[in-house]
Amino acid sequence: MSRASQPTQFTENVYQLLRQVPTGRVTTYQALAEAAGTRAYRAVGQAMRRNPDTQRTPCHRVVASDGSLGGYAGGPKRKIACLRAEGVLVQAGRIINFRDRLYSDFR
DNA sequence: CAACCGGCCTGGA
DNA sequence: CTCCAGGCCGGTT
Repeated sequence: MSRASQPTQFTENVYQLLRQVPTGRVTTYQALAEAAGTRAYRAVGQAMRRNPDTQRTPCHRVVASDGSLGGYAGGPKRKIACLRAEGVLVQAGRIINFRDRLYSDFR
């Protein structure tokens, strides 16, 4: 059993930003990265995967910049179910009304 | 230092 | 417009 590595500052920062995303909304890896002050959108994905508490950090609300689902540790099906439970509909692997659901007004 | 990522962008078919 | 392939940045391990 590998023990959970301590989250770095960057990771914590991303988590905090993600928690600002209200239910029923989604954000993108890039938006989080830029809000964190960097362009490491891939690092964001890594942080999401390493996310210790999926309930606290709604990593399922993070999608790709083009409205596609992106990845998910539990599988895409899981992600869709989570989003759907929050009122975000997904069809053909893409967020419906993505642009309207997108939240990137981080502060 | 090298490899790994839950991505993004661009170009071509 | 959609789909595929390659190249790329930045952070973590």
